[in-house]
Amino acid sequence: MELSERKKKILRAVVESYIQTAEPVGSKALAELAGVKVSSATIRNELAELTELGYLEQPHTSAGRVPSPQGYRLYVNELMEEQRLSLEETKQINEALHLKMRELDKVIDQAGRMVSQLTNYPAFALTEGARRLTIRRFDLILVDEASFIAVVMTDSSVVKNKLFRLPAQLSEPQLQLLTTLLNTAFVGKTLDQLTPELMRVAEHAAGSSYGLISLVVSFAMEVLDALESGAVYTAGTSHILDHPEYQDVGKAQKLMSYLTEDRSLAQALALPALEGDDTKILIGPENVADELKDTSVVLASYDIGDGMKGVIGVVGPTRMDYAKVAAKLSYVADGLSKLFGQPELPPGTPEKEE
Amino acid sequence: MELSERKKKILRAVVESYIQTAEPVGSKALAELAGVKVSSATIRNELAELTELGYLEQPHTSAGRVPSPQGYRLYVNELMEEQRLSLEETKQINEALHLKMRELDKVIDQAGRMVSQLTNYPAFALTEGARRLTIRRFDLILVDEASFIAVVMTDSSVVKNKLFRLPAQLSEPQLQLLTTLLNTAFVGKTLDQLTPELMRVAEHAAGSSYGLISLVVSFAMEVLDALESGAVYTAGTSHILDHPEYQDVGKAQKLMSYLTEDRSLAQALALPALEGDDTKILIGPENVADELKDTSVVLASYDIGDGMKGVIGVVGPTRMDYAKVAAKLSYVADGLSKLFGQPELPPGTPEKEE
DNA sequence: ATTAGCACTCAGGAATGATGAGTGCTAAAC
DNA sequence: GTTTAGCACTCATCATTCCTGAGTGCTAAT
Repeated sequence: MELSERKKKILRAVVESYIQTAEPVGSKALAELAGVKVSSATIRNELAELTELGYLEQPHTSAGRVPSPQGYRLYVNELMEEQRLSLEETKQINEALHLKMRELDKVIDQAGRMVSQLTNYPAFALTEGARRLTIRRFDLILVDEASFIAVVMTDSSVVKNKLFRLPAQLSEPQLQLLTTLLNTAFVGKTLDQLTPELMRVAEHAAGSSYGLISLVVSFAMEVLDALESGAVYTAGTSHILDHPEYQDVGKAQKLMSYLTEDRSLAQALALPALEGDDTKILIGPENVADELKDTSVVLASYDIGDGMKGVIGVVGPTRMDYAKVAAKLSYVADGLSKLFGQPELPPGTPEKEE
Repeated sequence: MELSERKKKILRAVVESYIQTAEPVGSKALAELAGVKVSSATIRNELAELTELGYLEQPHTSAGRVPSPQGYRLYVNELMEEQRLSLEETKQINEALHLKMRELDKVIDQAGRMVSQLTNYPAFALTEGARRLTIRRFDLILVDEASFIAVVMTDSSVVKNKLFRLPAQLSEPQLQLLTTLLNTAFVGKTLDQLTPELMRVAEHAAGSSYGLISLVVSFAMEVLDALESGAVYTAGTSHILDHPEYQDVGKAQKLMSYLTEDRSLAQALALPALEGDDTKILIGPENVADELKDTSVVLASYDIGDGMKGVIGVVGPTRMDYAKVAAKLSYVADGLSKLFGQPELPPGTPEKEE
């Protein structure tokens, strides 16, 4: 059954007032708030029906009304107006995104922090490494006679490095040899193709080199593994305490440790976002994770390139400013997609003067 | 005036009981707890004197006693027994330290998390980049015809990389040229020696290369700057809520946002640790920062090599298990120092089998 | 269909009182 | 002189009670 126009107006007023004040909304207040010229008594009748229909709830008999998850859902789907970001806000976001160094994981992490700061809710960001990755290239750089740095680049253009210190001398030509060896034997292999046998063979070809091949390849494997299993970053968990629904320390603590510690689950929660649309809103019980049954999650996905995706999201009480959060989040997600997809240069212009 | 042996015993018992239970300690309980065979009345007299002397405090007339900051100080300086870590604990720490990839900042961050988890207090870790750094070497790696990765290594052997995408084609020889150019012109220069003029000159020598020199050098400058100004990592802030002194959400929130947001101050607080000994304990009002006036901080410093130091620390209520925390913290700090100072290999043995 | 009016409900805060842990002091005991 | 038993006193904490006011649902009039 479709709700009457008036009921919608009232529902919307309830949601928006409650989002702002966190106080149950009464009929009298609504008579003024909602753009409806009727008395509080009429509103009461309407409220009673909306409650009947499951869109509103009453904390106790003599209190005002509060939106139910179903009410929020309707609000989000039909009643909510798309929020436009102010020019200043977009500017701020853009700057923050471009300022940061472009190391994949740093950017993601930073984006999470930014979103949290922007919305005043805890935020998380993660990359889903759905794909099977391979190493595209090895480089070994001599640091001094007893140490070198291995730089590996994956076919997703992520670069990682590690410093190795040796108990013995090493020369530039030796390192060259190792490099070519690594590049011929291990490039283009997926994680499970990097077998111990393969390593033994290469080790043999390298001759007396202290098992360096294995060391570097192990490092490469760690890198692949880390990337394929993705990463989760959370930021701004302390914002939980900003909201009156978490004045109860016990509750706050539960949610907080779920967000900071339970990384595997934090990941699981974001899966819904990877299928389907850009932004997704999960309200209270719509969440799979028990710990989130009375919180809402707003998610936006972004492209990393190479068909890989990531998710950035915000967690908060069901009484969340969905319009604002969704707008900001999807703006940031878009920004991320662009950042990963576009060329660096406005050429010729030095980026920064300092 | 030196305290009598009995007073010391009593003070110690008060501190340790209060650390455990967070409840004011009464004379009766102490009569049993402290290894002193006197009645509660005698204890009461002693307590009164200890209070007089400023080592204890009384929350209100009919409550037991609680250690004052001065009391904790005495406890830490004279009464506390050095805690030995169990074999299991040391093993756990060692493993965790060695497991992680050896990228400087990752290790530090991880160490912070570890400490927090180990102690159940929020922890932070930071590196102090006191020194003026220079770039030791540039490498440019071609990714595809329109992008390359710049790898810069500082003289402190930190390696950072960044992907550059170009609006135009680029060839391997061009890149080679750029690389040598970069390495001859900019290696060994400190941040303020990397002047715009220098960049212009090099740019000119490079010919038509879209201002690539500037781009890469700007990146290098960012890296130097970031390293010199150090970095702060905080972890486990949610542990604040574990402790009854922060049942008051307002308090918890203040401390938490101080720890997570106020990075400059978090850095300032750690300066004391860089001078002097290995471990340092700051109790309540001994802290400079206002926000920490009723918390304690335990700090340990570690060597990164090249004369550079870092600090790792733990924040908690003054009622903190100083003995345990100090032991764990300094063990981790030592581990870090070793990690940075020692060669990688037990050679020949592949580290991991997976 | 709307509204005024009224009785009713119930959370939240203030006021009150009982409880008990713990103290300080005094006077006796060692 | 030190220790201890005893006792009056203090004060946070908790439970109880009472009051107030916001907000409701229902009825009857418009």
